[in-house]
Parts: sequence; structure tokens; C-alpha cells
Amino acid sequence: MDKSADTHFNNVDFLATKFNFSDNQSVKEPLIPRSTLWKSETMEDEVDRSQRGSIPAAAAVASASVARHKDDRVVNELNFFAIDKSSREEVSSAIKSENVEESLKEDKEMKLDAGLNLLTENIGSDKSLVDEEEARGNEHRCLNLTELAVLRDELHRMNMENQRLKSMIYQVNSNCNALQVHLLSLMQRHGANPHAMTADYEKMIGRTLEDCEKLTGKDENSQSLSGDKSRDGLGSPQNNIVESMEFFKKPTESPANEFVPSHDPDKNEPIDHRPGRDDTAWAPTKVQNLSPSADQGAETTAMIKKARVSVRVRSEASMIADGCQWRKYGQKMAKGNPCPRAYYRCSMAVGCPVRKQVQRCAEDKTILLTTYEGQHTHPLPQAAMAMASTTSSAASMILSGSMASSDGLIASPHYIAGTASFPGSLPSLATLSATAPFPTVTLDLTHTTPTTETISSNPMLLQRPLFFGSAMQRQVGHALNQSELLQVVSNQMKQAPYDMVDTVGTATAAITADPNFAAALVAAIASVVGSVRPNHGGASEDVVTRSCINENT
DNA sequence: CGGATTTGACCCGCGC
DNA sequence: GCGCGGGTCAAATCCG
Repeated sequence: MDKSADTHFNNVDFLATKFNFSDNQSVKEPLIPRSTLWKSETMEDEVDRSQRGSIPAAAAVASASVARHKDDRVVNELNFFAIDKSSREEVSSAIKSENVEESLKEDKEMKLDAGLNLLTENIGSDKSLVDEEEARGNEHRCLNLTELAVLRDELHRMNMENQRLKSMIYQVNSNCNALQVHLLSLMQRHGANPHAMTADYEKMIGRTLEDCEKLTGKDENSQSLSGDKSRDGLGSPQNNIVESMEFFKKPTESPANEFVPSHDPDKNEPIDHRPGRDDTAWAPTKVQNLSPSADQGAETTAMIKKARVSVRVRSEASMIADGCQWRKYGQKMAKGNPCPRAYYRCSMAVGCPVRKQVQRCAEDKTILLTTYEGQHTHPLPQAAMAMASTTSSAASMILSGSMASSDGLIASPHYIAGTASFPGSLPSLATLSATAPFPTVTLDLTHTTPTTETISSNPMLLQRPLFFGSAMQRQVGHALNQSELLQVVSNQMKQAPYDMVDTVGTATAAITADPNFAAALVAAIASVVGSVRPNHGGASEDVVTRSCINENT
């Protein structure tokens, strides 16, 4: 991929994953990481303090900025943007000039206020020393009041800026979505011609970059502060892309967005597995008819429905914060574990089939094992995307393995003695178990820092410094909560497009060689590229899917 | 009062 | 057929 494309993905990645501008989410759980967001250490400390004190991140930013006065304001505001250098400079100059003007204006107002007060205080009075002191005191108070007003103004501006950034992120997300869908269509069209596909892909990247440039400052005034219009993509320069996205969605109803895009091996047609359209969506576990007599397609479908993703994290809390709303519907004592297993279902939308089980590890009670099953049928908040897309991509990976086998069991080349680890991921970070009743991918986030040996022995980790190992090493330096940890994993997984594009030629060759692989690959790429889709993000599971790609290429 | 949680009953698949 | 274990249901209860 060319450099510009890299930049684009960096921007998307940063905007989509480093910030959480969703109103409620940012209030409940600030997801601003330490490592890259703040340039000023002192400011970072302030934000950290605020987070510890449960002060919303936005407020923390505002207060930090306010505390710094005008000189630092420019830098602080710039830190909101993680855009490329040129865009940053443009925005910087724009904000600078704006601030200079505003500073002058504020100074004038202060002087004016001071003068008026003095006049008011001194009219018709003898200039005794006491009066003079009183006047000075009043003047001082007035100055403080003015400063307060200025600070309030500043806060207001920050809020407006936040709103604007929100809408920007939304539009960048739209771009990314369009990119994803376009890539899928290209893969389908040029499956036999990797070169043509790469050319098209680069063209598309270029076009989207242009749109991003427009977004990131060249036409700031056109950005709706309310965000409503831009969220819909109406009147935005991305309209054409959004439209094309809608267009490309239609044939398969956005496979990456919904449940696992699979192919009927017999008909070679996409199967709609979306739970909302599935009659058995609310009776998943009672449909355990994985009988050998069933045809391969039905078997695969059942397998997908039962595909699970487990996440192991160390936590004292009873449940990890994954951004979703859950309603507990049962609790059982599981055999061999003194800790009860709790059953939850997603309550963010009526009829959402996603369930999860939460249980403490019998061996180590500090480890919380959360198992997700199913696919959300509704938009998800940013914080929930990583986990949500985990299940779909895991299912797609499982699908790719099962479809390659004749007996419907997982037959991945990684599959050794029932459990497989994946190249490109950290050892034991992601495992696929076929010994469980249903295929389960386990993400073990209890392992914090990989050793030097594990990194050096893994070419994938050496290939790109930002990949899992090093990033985890850097970012797990401080205590992470579950959401942060998932974000770390998610962020690193969003780097996957580089590898994906690098291997796109060989991947295409694999597609042409094995039609069944196409479905899994499309799902994998969809979840990698489409990680910022509102109801379906690519994230930690990408370790699985990308590994699948690498393995098959 | 409405939504969430608790908890015992029930259903179902599986192994013996 | 029976018992066991996992999973779900639904009435009772809790809570904001």
C-alpha cells in the first residue's frame, strides 16, 4: 500500500479508537489512552487525576486546557486531532488566528470592564485611601469575574469543538465503511485478477483520502455542529461513497455488518444468518441438531450460530465493561466450579439474540471468563464494538475451518490436539478450541507483556513494530481496565489492513483456488476494515481472522 | 411503578 | 429409562 493510504488508515484508526465521543460512554468510562493522546505530560496527569476522580474525560480536557491559559491552548486543542501533519498545521494556523483574535477581544473587554468599574466606583466620591482600596478590590473581583467568564467561554468553545469532532468522526467512519464495502465488491469482481483489484483499491483509497482531507479542516465551516446532518451523511462530500456503500450492501445485505457471511457450499450463495431474520434466533441452544445426517450447509449454519468467543481478563468486578447493556436472566452453579455462572442477554434492543456467560475461573478466581454468543442486530456504542465484532469474525474463522473439512469439525492447519494458537498473534492470546461443545475462540487478556523471545520468534511481530507485542508492552505498563485492554487489543488489530493489503494478491489467489475460503476471507477483511462500523466493529477477533488469512496464503 | 435481578422449576441433550 | 448437567423461563422480589 502506498504511504498516503497508510496515513489514511492511521487517521481512521486514531479517530475511531482512541476517542470515545459517545456522550454516555465518555461520561461513564473515558477511553482516552495515555500513550499517544497528550503531548503535555502535565496535562496527561491532570486528565489521569480527573479520570481517577470519575470526572468525565471531556471535562478533564476542558479543565486542563483552561488551567493552561492562552499560551498552551493551541497545543492542547491540537492534541484533539490525530490527523496528518499537513492537516494539523492547517488546523493549527486556523485555531491560532482565531485565538489571537479572541485574546485581543478578551483583553479589550477586560480593560473596558475595568475602566467602567473604576468610573462607577469613583463617581461623586472623595478619593480617600479607603475608597481607593475598595476600588482596587472591586477591580480585582471584576477581573476575576471576567476571567471566569472567559473560562466559561473557553469551556463552551471546547464543547462546540467536541461536537464538531464527533461529527467528523462519524463521517470518517462512513468513509471507512464505504471503503470496506467497496473492497468487498472489488474482491468479488476481481477475484481472478489481483493486480486490477489492487489498482482499484489504491484508487479508492486515494478518493477516500481526498474526502478525509476535506473533512479535516479545509472546509471546517461546512461541518455541522449539531452533527445530525453529517451523521446521516447528507450534504457531505462523502455522499457518493455512502450511496455506493448502500448500493453494494444490497446484494448480500452487508455481510460484514450482520452475522457471519457464509456460503452455502452447495449453492455457493450467501446465506442470510442474521438473527433478526432467523426463526430460531431465540432458541439457539435448544437447537443443537448438529447431526451427521444434516447437510453441510445446515451444519455450518448451526456451527456459526453456536460459535463463541471467550475473553479472559483479570478483574475484581463481577462483569467486564464491554459497552453493552445486559440483562441477567439466570444463574447456575456449574460443575467443578465453586463460582456460579451468570447468564446475560443483550438488552440494548428488543430481540437481540446475543447472550453472554460470566464465570470466574475455578483455578484463579481473579480471572473472569466471559463468553459471548451471537451477533448484535442493532447499532452499538463505540466501546462495544470490539467485543461485538469479535464474535462475528471468530465465527467466520471457525466457518473457514469447518468448511475446509469434510466432517464439519474444525480442520484448521492450526488445529493441534483440540486447541490451536494463531501465528501473528501472541502465543496463547487467541486460541481456538474444538474440544468445547461448540467452537470457541478464546482471547486471553490475562497475559500482559510478551517476552522478547515470543516477539522475536514471531516474524509477524517483528514485521511491524506496532503490532500486538510491542504495543501491549507499551500500553500495559499501567493498570488497564477491561475496556482499555480491549481497546489496546482493538487498536492493534486495526493495524491489520496493512497486512491485509500486503497479502491481498495471494489472498485473491487463494480465493480463486478455494471458493469456500472466500466467505471466510471476506468476513475477515470486512471485520478488519470495517472495524468502525456502528453496529459492527473489527477488533480483537481480527487476530483470529488475520491469522486465518496469513495461514491460508 | 417499571425495569432489573433472583431463584426455583422446567426443558433438553447426553451418557450410562 | 434414568440421572446429570447446562441452559432458559417466569414468578417473586428488589430497587431507583
